[in-house]
Amino acid sequence: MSFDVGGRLKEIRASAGLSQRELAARSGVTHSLISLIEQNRNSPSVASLRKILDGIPMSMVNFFDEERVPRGKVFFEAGDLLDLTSRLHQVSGGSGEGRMSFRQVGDAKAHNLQILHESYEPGADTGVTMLKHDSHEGGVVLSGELEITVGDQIKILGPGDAYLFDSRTPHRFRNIGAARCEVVSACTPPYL
Amino acid sequence: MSFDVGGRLKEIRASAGLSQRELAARSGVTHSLISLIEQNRNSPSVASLRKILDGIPMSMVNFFDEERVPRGKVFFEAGDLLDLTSRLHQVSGGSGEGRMSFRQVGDAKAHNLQILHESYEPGADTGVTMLKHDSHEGGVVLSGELEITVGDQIKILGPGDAYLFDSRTPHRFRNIGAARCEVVSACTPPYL
DNA sequence: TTGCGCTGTTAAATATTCTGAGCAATGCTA
DNA sequence: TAGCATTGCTCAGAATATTTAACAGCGCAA
Repeated sequence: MSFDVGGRLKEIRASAGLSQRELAARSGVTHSLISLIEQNRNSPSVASLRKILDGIPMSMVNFFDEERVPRGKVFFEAGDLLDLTSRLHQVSGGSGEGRMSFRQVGDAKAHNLQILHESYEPGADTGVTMLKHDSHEGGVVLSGELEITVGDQIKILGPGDAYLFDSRTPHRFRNIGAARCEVVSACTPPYL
Repeated sequence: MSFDVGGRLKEIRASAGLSQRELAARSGVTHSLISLIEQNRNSPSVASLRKILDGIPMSMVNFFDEERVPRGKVFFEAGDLLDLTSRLHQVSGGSGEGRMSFRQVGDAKAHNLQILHESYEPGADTGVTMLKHDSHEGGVVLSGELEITVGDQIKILGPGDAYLFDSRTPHRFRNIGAARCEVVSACTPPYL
Protein backbone atom coordinates (compact mmCIF):
# COMPACT_ATOMS: atom_id res chain seq x y z
CA MET A 1 0.00 0.00 0.00
CA SER A 2 0.96 3.58 0.82
CA PHE A 3 1.26 5.04 -2.65
CA ASP A 4 3.75 7.90 -2.77
CA VAL A 5 1.52 10.89 -3.49
CA GLY A 6 4.33 13.40 -3.14
CA GLY A 7 6.69 11.51 -5.41
CA ARG A 8 3.97 11.05 -7.97
CA LEU A 9 3.15 14.75 -8.02
CA LYS A 10 6.82 15.67 -8.34
CA GLU A 11 7.18 13.24 -11.21
CA ILE A 12 4.25 14.50 -13.25
CA ARG A 13 5.09 18.12 -12.54
CA ALA A 14 8.61 17.50 -13.84
CA SER A 15 7.39 15.73 -16.94
CA ALA A 16 5.07 18.66 -17.60
CA GLY A 17 8.11 20.92 -17.35
CA LEU A 18 6.62 23.16 -14.67
CA SER A 19 8.17 24.68 -11.55
CA GLN A 20 6.31 24.56 -8.25
CA ARG A 21 5.45 28.22 -8.63
CA GLU A 22 4.24 27.87 -12.21
CA LEU A 23 2.00 24.98 -11.34
CA ALA A 24 0.77 26.84 -8.27
CA ALA A 25 -0.21 29.82 -10.41
CA ARG A 26 -2.12 27.65 -12.84
CA SER A 27 -3.82 25.70 -10.09
CA GLY A 28 -4.90 28.48 -7.81
CA VAL A 29 -2.99 27.15 -4.80
CA THR A 30 0.26 28.34 -3.27
CA HIS A 31 3.69 27.02 -4.14
CA SER A 32 4.33 26.16 -0.51
CA LEU A 33 1.45 23.74 -0.54
CA ILE A 34 2.94 21.98 -3.53
CA SER A 35 6.30 21.88 -1.81
CA LEU A 36 4.83 20.34 1.34
CA ILE A 37 2.82 17.77 -0.59
CA GLU A 38 5.82 16.74 -2.67
CA GLN A 39 7.78 16.15 0.53
CA ASN A 40 4.87 14.11 1.89
CA ARG A 41 4.73 16.48 4.84
CA ASN A 42 0.98 16.69 4.50
CA SER A 43 -1.75 14.72 2.77
CA PRO A 44 -3.67 17.01 0.44
CA SER A 45 -7.42 17.16 0.54
CA VAL A 46 -9.14 15.79 -2.51
CA ALA A 47 -10.22 19.31 -3.34
CA SER A 48 -6.64 20.62 -3.30
CA LEU A 49 -5.29 17.72 -5.26
CA ARG A 50 -7.92 18.22 -7.91
CA LYS A 51 -7.10 21.92 -8.20
CA ILE A 52 -3.45 21.07 -8.67
CA LEU A 53 -4.12 18.36 -11.23
CA ASP A 54 -6.35 20.72 -13.17
CA GLY A 55 -3.27 22.86 -13.67
CA ILE A 56 -1.33 20.05 -15.33
CA PRO A 57 -3.92 19.02 -16.59
CA MET A 58 -4.47 15.44 -15.45
CA SER A 59 -7.42 13.43 -14.21
CA MET A 60 -7.64 11.87 -10.75
CA VAL A 61 -7.88 8.43 -12.31
CA ASN A 62 -4.71 8.98 -14.18
CA PHE A 63 -2.93 10.34 -11.13
CA PHE A 64 -3.66 7.18 -9.17
CA ASP A 65 -3.37 4.93 -12.19
CA GLU A 66 0.25 4.14 -11.39
CA GLU A 67 -1.02 2.81 -8.10
CA ARG A 68 -3.32 0.40 -9.88
CA VAL A 69 -0.57 -1.86 -11.14
CA PRO A 70 2.90 -0.71 -10.13
CA ARG A 71 4.93 -2.24 -12.93
CA GLY A 72 6.29 -5.66 -12.11
CA LYS A 73 4.02 -5.96 -9.10
CA VAL A 74 3.55 -9.58 -8.10
CA PHE A 75 1.68 -9.53 -4.81
CA PHE A 76 -1.65 -7.81 -4.23
CA GLU A 77 -3.43 -7.09 -0.97
CA ALA A 78 -7.21 -7.30 -0.91
CA GLY A 79 -7.55 -3.55 -1.29
CA ASP A 80 -5.35 -3.60 -4.37
CA LEU A 81 -7.78 -5.60 -6.46
CA LEU A 82 -9.52 -3.62 -9.16
CA ASP A 83 -13.28 -3.58 -8.72
CA LEU A 84 -14.91 -4.24 -12.09
CA THR A 85 -18.43 -4.48 -10.71
CA SER A 86 -19.75 -1.19 -12.06
CA ARG A 87 -18.38 -1.88 -15.53
CA LEU A 88 -19.98 -5.29 -15.72
CA HIS A 89 -23.26 -3.78 -14.63
CA GLN A 90 -23.09 -1.45 -17.59
CA VAL A 91 -22.50 -4.42 -19.82
CA SER A 92 -25.24 -6.64 -18.50
CA GLY A 93 -27.62 -3.71 -18.55
CA GLY A 94 -28.54 -4.06 -14.91
CA SER A 95 -30.78 -7.01 -15.68
CA GLY A 96 -28.97 -9.02 -13.04
CA GLU A 97 -30.64 -8.89 -9.65
CA GLY A 98 -28.90 -8.98 -6.27
CA ARG A 99 -25.47 -7.77 -5.44
CA MET A 100 -22.30 -9.23 -6.83
CA SER A 101 -18.73 -8.03 -7.09
CA PHE A 102 -15.85 -8.83 -9.43
CA ARG A 103 -12.37 -7.84 -8.38
CA GLN A 104 -9.45 -8.31 -10.74
CA VAL A 105 -5.90 -9.27 -9.84
CA GLY A 106 -3.28 -7.03 -11.45
CA ASP A 107 -3.13 -6.05 -15.09
CA ALA A 108 -4.97 -8.66 -17.11
CA LYS A 109 -3.91 -7.21 -20.44
CA ALA A 110 -0.25 -7.19 -19.60
CA HIS A 111 -0.30 -10.84 -18.68
CA ASN A 112 -2.95 -12.10 -21.09
CA LEU A 113 -4.72 -13.57 -18.13
CA GLN A 114 -7.61 -12.24 -16.09
CA ILE A 115 -8.01 -13.57 -12.58
CA LEU A 116 -11.07 -12.51 -10.61
CA HIS A 117 -12.20 -12.78 -7.02
CA GLU A 118 -15.97 -12.94 -7.37
CA SER A 119 -18.64 -12.60 -4.72
CA TYR A 120 -22.37 -13.28 -5.15
CA GLU A 121 -24.87 -12.23 -2.49
CA PRO A 122 -27.96 -14.44 -2.11
CA GLY A 123 -30.18 -13.90 -5.15
CA ALA A 124 -27.38 -12.44 -7.27
CA ASP A 125 -27.82 -13.31 -10.94
CA THR A 126 -25.87 -12.39 -14.07
CA GLY A 127 -29.24 -12.20 -15.80
CA VAL A 128 -31.60 -13.97 -18.16
CA THR A 129 -29.72 -12.58 -21.14
CA MET A 130 -26.95 -15.14 -21.24
CA LEU A 131 -23.33 -14.01 -21.31
CA LYS A 132 -21.20 -14.76 -24.37
CA HIS A 133 -17.67 -13.71 -25.25
CA ASP A 134 -14.70 -14.98 -27.20
CA SER A 135 -12.70 -16.50 -24.35
CA HIS A 136 -12.31 -19.50 -22.14
CA GLU A 137 -13.02 -19.34 -18.45
CA GLY A 138 -12.93 -21.51 -15.36
CA GLY A 139 -13.03 -21.23 -11.61
CA VAL A 140 -13.34 -22.79 -8.20
CA VAL A 141 -16.12 -22.17 -5.68
CA LEU A 142 -14.77 -21.23 -2.25
CA SER A 143 -17.93 -20.89 -0.19
CA GLY A 144 -21.70 -20.95 -0.62
CA GLU A 145 -23.47 -22.40 -3.61
CA LEU A 146 -23.61 -21.25 -7.21
CA GLU A 147 -25.91 -22.39 -9.99
CA ILE A 148 -24.05 -22.29 -13.29
CA THR A 149 -25.77 -22.61 -16.66
CA VAL A 150 -23.59 -23.37 -19.70
CA GLY A 151 -25.48 -24.05 -22.90
CA ASP A 152 -28.14 -26.63 -22.00
CA GLN A 153 -26.33 -27.85 -18.90
CA ILE A 154 -27.26 -26.66 -15.42
CA LYS A 155 -25.25 -27.53 -12.32
CA ILE A 156 -25.14 -26.38 -8.72
CA LEU A 157 -21.62 -26.10 -7.39
CA GLY A 158 -20.56 -26.00 -3.75
CA PRO A 159 -17.26 -25.35 -1.97
CA GLY A 160 -14.43 -27.18 -3.70
CA ASP A 161 -16.39 -27.67 -6.94
CA ALA A 162 -15.08 -26.09 -10.12
CA TYR A 163 -15.92 -25.32 -13.77
CA LEU A 164 -14.19 -24.70 -17.08
CA PHE A 165 -15.80 -23.93 -20.44
CA ASP A 166 -15.68 -22.09 -23.76
CA SER A 167 -17.14 -18.66 -23.05
CA ARG A 168 -18.71 -18.54 -26.51
CA THR A 169 -21.29 -20.92 -25.11
CA PRO A 170 -24.07 -18.81 -23.55
CA HIS A 171 -23.68 -18.89 -19.78
CA ARG A 172 -25.17 -17.57 -16.58
CA PHE A 173 -24.34 -17.51 -12.86
CA ARG A 174 -26.89 -17.45 -10.05
CA ASN A 175 -26.61 -17.67 -6.29
CA ILE A 176 -29.79 -19.57 -5.35
CA GLY A 177 -28.58 -20.31 -1.82
CA ALA A 178 -29.03 -18.39 1.43
CA ALA A 179 -25.35 -17.58 1.99
CA ARG A 180 -22.87 -15.45 0.12
CA CYS A 181 -20.98 -17.36 -2.56
CA GLU A 182 -17.32 -16.68 -3.28
CA VAL A 183 -15.44 -17.81 -6.36
CA VAL A 184 -11.98 -17.41 -7.79
CA SER A 185 -12.01 -17.52 -11.57
CA ALA A 186 -9.70 -17.08 -14.54
CA CYS A 187 -10.35 -16.01 -18.11
CA THR A 188 -8.30 -15.86 -21.29
CA PRO A 189 -8.42 -12.72 -23.46
CA PRO A 190 -10.43 -10.98 -24.74
CA TYR A 191 -12.22 -10.34 -21.48
CA LEU A 192 -15.02 -7.99 -22.47
CA MET B 1 -15.88 18.77 -13.57
CA SER B 2 -16.58 18.74 -9.84
CA PHE B 3 -17.06 15.04 -9.25
CA ASP B 4 -19.40 14.30 -6.35
CA VAL B 5 -17.07 12.68 -3.81
CA GLY B 6 -19.72 12.46 -1.11
CA GLY B 7 -22.32 10.92 -3.38
CA ARG B 8 -19.82 8.45 -4.70
CA LEU B 9 -18.81 7.33 -1.21
CA LYS B 10 -22.44 6.99 -0.17
CA GLU B 11 -23.13 4.91 -3.25
CA ILE B 12 -20.29 2.45 -2.80
CA ARG B 13 -20.87 2.18 0.94
CA ALA B 14 -24.51 1.30 0.24
CA SER B 15 -23.61 -1.27 -2.40
CA ALA B 16 -21.19 -2.81 0.09
CA GLY B 17 -24.06 -3.03 2.54
CA LEU B 18 -22.28 -1.14 5.32
CA SER B 19 -23.54 1.51 7.73
CA GLN B 20 -21.48 4.63 8.37
CA ARG B 21 -20.46 3.20 11.73
CA GLU B 22 -19.53 -0.20 10.35
CA LEU B 23 -17.38 1.30 7.64
CA ALA B 24 -15.84 3.68 10.17
CA ALA B 25 -14.86 0.77 12.40
CA ARG B 26 -13.24 -1.12 9.53
CA SER B 27 -11.45 1.97 8.28
CA GLY B 28 -10.08 3.33 11.49
CA VAL B 29 -11.83 6.69 11.16
CA THR B 30 -14.87 8.05 12.95
CA HIS B 31 -18.44 7.78 11.70
CA SER B 32 -18.81 11.53 11.89
CA LEU B 33 -16.10 11.96 9.32
CA ILE B 34 -17.92 9.66 6.93
CA SER B 35 -21.14 11.54 7.56
CA LEU B 36 -19.51 14.89 6.82
CA ILE B 37 -17.81 13.63 3.68
CA GLU B 38 -21.00 12.09 2.35
CA GLN B 39 -22.75 15.43 2.77
CA ASN B 40 -19.87 17.12 0.97
CA ARG B 41 -19.38 19.29 4.04
CA ASN B 42 -15.66 18.70 3.87
CA SER B 43 -13.19 17.44 1.32
CA PRO B 44 -11.34 14.48 2.78
CA SER B 45 -7.57 14.33 2.71
CA VAL B 46 -6.15 11.70 0.43
CA ALA B 47 -4.94 9.87 3.54
CA SER B 48 -8.43 9.74 5.04
CA LEU B 49 -10.05 8.72 1.81
CA ARG B 50 -7.60 5.91 1.39
CA LYS B 51 -8.25 4.65 4.93
CA ILE B 52 -11.96 4.62 4.23
CA LEU B 53 -11.60 2.87 0.88
CA ASP B 54 -9.40 0.24 2.50
CA GLY B 55 -12.39 -0.65 4.63
CA ILE B 56 -14.58 -1.38 1.61
CA PRO B 57 -12.13 -2.43 0.09
CA MET B 58 -11.70 -0.38 -3.08
CA SER B 59 -8.77 1.21 -4.88
CA MET B 60 -8.39 4.95 -5.45
CA VAL B 61 -8.42 4.40 -9.18
CA ASN B 62 -11.71 2.63 -8.98
CA PHE B 63 -13.19 5.27 -6.72
CA PHE B 64 -12.48 7.98 -9.26
CA ASP B 65 -13.09 5.73 -12.21
CA GLU B 66 -16.66 6.92 -12.54
CA GLU B 67 -15.23 10.38 -13.00
CA ARG B 68 -13.20 9.23 -15.97
CA VAL B 69 -16.18 8.83 -18.28
CA PRO B 70 -19.46 9.74 -16.60
CA ARG B 71 -21.84 7.55 -18.57
CA GLY B 72 -23.37 9.28 -21.55
CA LYS B 73 -20.87 12.10 -21.37
CA VAL B 74 -20.58 13.90 -24.70
CA PHE B 75 -18.43 16.95 -24.04
CA PHE B 76 -14.97 16.89 -22.52
CA GLU B 77 -12.88 19.74 -21.21
CA ALA B 78 -9.14 19.63 -21.75
CA GLY B 79 -8.56 18.34 -18.24
CA ASP B 80 -11.01 15.49 -18.79
CA LEU B 81 -8.91 13.79 -21.43
CA LEU B 82 -7.27 10.58 -20.30
CA ASP B 83 -3.50 10.76 -20.48
CA LEU B 84 -2.23 7.55 -22.07
CA THR B 85 1.38 8.70 -22.30
CA SER B 86 2.82 6.50 -19.57
CA ARG B 87 1.11 3.40 -20.94
CA LEU B 88 2.44 3.96 -24.41
CA HIS B 89 5.91 4.41 -22.99
CA GLN B 90 5.64 0.98 -21.42
CA VAL B 91 4.63 -0.42 -24.77
CA SER B 92 7.30 1.21 -26.86
CA GLY B 93 9.89 0.31 -24.22
CA GLY B 94 11.09 3.85 -23.78
CA SER B 95 13.00 3.69 -27.04
CA GLY B 96 11.29 6.89 -28.16
CA GLU B 97 13.27 10.02 -27.41
CA GLY B 98 11.85 13.41 -26.53
CA ARG B 99 8.56 14.12 -24.85
CA MET B 100 5.21 13.34 -26.36
CA SER B 101 1.73 13.04 -24.94
CA PHE B 102 -1.38 11.16 -26.00
CA ARG B 103 -4.67 12.17 -24.48
CA GLN B 104 -7.80 10.19 -25.23
CA VAL B 105 -11.32 11.54 -25.62
CA GLY B 106 -13.90 9.60 -23.60
CA ASP B 107 -14.30 5.84 -23.48
CA ALA B 108 -12.84 4.40 -26.67
CA LYS B 109 -14.08 0.91 -25.95
CA ALA B 110 -17.65 1.96 -25.40
CA HIS B 111 -17.75 3.72 -28.74
CA ASN B 112 -15.42 1.51 -30.76
CA LEU B 113 -13.51 4.62 -31.64
CA GLN B 114 -10.37 6.08 -30.13
CA ILE B 115 -9.77 9.77 -30.62
CA LEU B 116 -6.49 11.22 -29.42
CA HIS B 117 -5.07 14.69 -28.94
CA GLU B 118 -1.36 14.12 -29.52
CA SER B 119 1.53 16.43 -28.82
CA TYR B 120 5.16 15.93 -29.92
CA GLU B 121 7.95 18.07 -28.50
CA PRO B 122 10.90 18.78 -30.83
CA GLY B 123 12.86 15.55 -31.22
CA ALA B 124 10.00 13.34 -30.06
CA ASP B 125 10.05 9.97 -31.79
CA THR B 126 7.92 6.85 -31.46
CA GLY B 127 11.13 4.90 -31.98
CA VAL B 128 13.15 2.89 -34.47
CA THR B 129 11.10 -0.20 -33.65
CA MET B 130 8.18 0.49 -35.91
CA LEU B 131 4.64 0.40 -34.51
CA LYS B 132 2.22 -2.24 -35.78
CA HIS B 133 -1.31 -3.11 -34.63
CA ASP B 134 -4.51 -4.50 -36.05
CA SER B 135 -6.35 -1.24 -36.67
CA HIS B 136 -6.75 1.65 -39.02
CA GLU B 137 -5.72 5.14 -38.07
CA GLY B 138 -5.70 8.65 -39.43
CA GLY B 139 -5.26 12.23 -38.29
CA VAL B 140 -4.77 15.88 -39.03
CA VAL B 141 -1.75 17.98 -38.08
CA LEU B 142 -2.73 21.18 -36.26
CA SER B 143 0.62 22.88 -35.74
CA GLY B 144 4.32 22.22 -36.23
CA GLU B 145 5.73 19.55 -38.50
CA LEU B 146 5.63 15.78 -38.24
CA GLU B 147 7.59 13.20 -40.21
CA ILE B 148 5.46 10.12 -40.70
CA THR B 149 6.85 6.82 -41.96
CA VAL B 150 4.38 4.21 -43.20
CA GLY B 151 5.94 1.12 -44.79
CA ASP B 152 8.45 2.44 -47.31
CA GLN B 153 6.85 5.86 -47.60
CA ILE B 154 8.15 8.89 -45.72
CA LYS B 155 6.36 12.22 -45.66
CA ILE B 156 6.64 15.44 -43.70
CA LEU B 157 3.28 16.90 -42.80
CA GLY B 158 2.55 20.47 -41.75
CA PRO B 159 -0.52 22.27 -40.41
CA GLY B 160 -3.63 21.21 -42.35
CA ASP B 161 -2.00 18.06 -43.73
CA ALA B 162 -3.46 14.69 -42.84
CA TYR B 163 -2.87 10.93 -43.01
CA LEU B 164 -4.84 7.68 -43.03
CA PHE B 165 -3.48 4.15 -43.21
CA ASP B 166 -3.75 0.50 -42.21
CA SER B 167 -1.99 0.26 -38.84
CA ARG B 168 -0.72 -3.22 -39.69
CA THR B 169 1.80 -1.48 -41.90
CA PRO B 170 4.84 -0.66 -39.74
CA HIS B 171 4.78 3.04 -38.90
CA ARG B 172 6.63 5.73 -37.00
CA PHE B 173 6.13 9.36 -36.01
CA ARG B 174 8.91 11.89 -35.50
CA ASN B 175 8.94 15.60 -34.83
CA ILE B 176 12.05 16.74 -36.73
CA GLY B 177 11.12 20.43 -36.50
CA ALA B 178 12.00 23.07 -33.94
CA ALA B 179 8.44 23.68 -32.69
CA ARG B 180 5.97 21.54 -30.85
CA CYS B 181 3.70 19.53 -33.15
CA GLU B 182 0.08 18.91 -32.33
CA VAL B 183 -2.15 16.32 -33.97
CA VAL B 184 -5.69 15.07 -33.60
CA SER B 185 -5.99 11.43 -34.59
CA ALA B 186 -8.52 8.61 -34.65
CA CYS B 187 -8.10 4.85 -34.50
CA THR B 188 -10.39 1.86 -34.92
CA PRO B 189 -10.21 -1.00 -32.38
CA PRO B 190 -8.20 -2.77 -31.18
CA TYR B 191 -6.08 0.10 -29.94
CA LEU B 192 -3.29 -1.58 -28.02
C1' DT C 1 31.51 41.87 -6.62
C1' DT C 2 26.25 43.33 -6.52
C1' DG C 3 21.85 42.64 -8.09
C1' DC C 4 18.13 40.27 -10.28
C1' DG C 5 15.28 36.34 -11.11
C1' DC C 6 14.62 32.00 -10.44
C1' DT C 7 14.55 27.58 -7.81
C1' DG C 8 12.69 24.93 -3.48
C1' DT C 9 12.15 25.23 1.62
C1' DT C 10 10.53 26.85 6.12
C1' DA C 11 7.85 29.18 10.32
C1' DA C 12 3.94 31.10 12.04
C1' DA C 13 -0.84 32.45 11.33
C1' DT C 14 -5.12 31.00 9.48
C1' DA C 15 -8.56 27.87 7.69
C1' DT C 16 -10.04 23.36 7.28
C1' DT C 17 -10.48 18.64 8.40
C1' DC C 18 -11.14 15.20 11.91
C1' DT C 19 -12.46 13.43 16.48
C1' DG C 20 -15.39 12.41 20.50
C1' DA C 21 -19.55 12.89 22.74
C1' DG C 22 -24.21 13.63 22.41
C1' DC C 23 -28.83 14.25 19.86
C1' DA C 24 -33.11 12.83 17.31
C1' DA C 25 -35.47 9.44 14.56
C1' DT C 26 -36.51 4.75 13.21
C1' DG C 27 -37.58 -0.08 13.98
C1' DC C 28 -37.94 -4.09 16.81
C1' DT C 29 -39.16 -6.80 21.21
C1' DA C 30 -41.45 -7.31 25.23
C1' DT D 1 -46.21 1.66 26.12
C1' DA D 2 -41.04 1.36 27.60
C1' DG D 3 -36.57 -0.27 26.54
C1' DC D 4 -32.89 -1.25 23.53
C1' DA D 5 -30.29 -1.26 19.27
C1' DT D 6 -30.00 0.62 15.17
C1' DT D 7 -29.62 4.44 11.79
C1' DG D 8 -27.53 9.25 10.43
C1' DC D 9 -26.67 14.06 11.98
C1' DT D 10 -24.55 18.03 14.84
C1' DC D 11 -21.16 20.73 17.40
C1' DA D 12 -16.94 22.18 20.19
C1' DG D 13 -12.35 21.29 20.43
C1' DA D 14 -8.06 18.88 18.85
C1' DA D 15 -5.32 17.86 15.00
C1' DT D 16 -3.99 18.84 10.44
C1' DA D 17 -3.94 21.22 5.95
C1' DT D 18 -3.19 25.65 3.70
C1' DT D 19 -1.64 30.45 3.31
C1' DT D 20 1.35 34.25 3.97
C1' DA D 21 5.74 35.98 4.23
C1' DA D 22 10.28 35.29 4.58
C1' DC D 23 14.78 32.65 3.87
C1' DA D 24 18.81 30.35 1.47
C1' DG D 25 20.82 28.56 -2.69
C1' DC D 26 21.85 28.77 -7.61
C1' DG D 27 22.89 30.77 -12.29
C1' DC D 28 23.45 34.74 -14.99
C1' DA D 29 24.39 39.58 -16.27
C1' DA D 30 26.01 44.06 -15.24
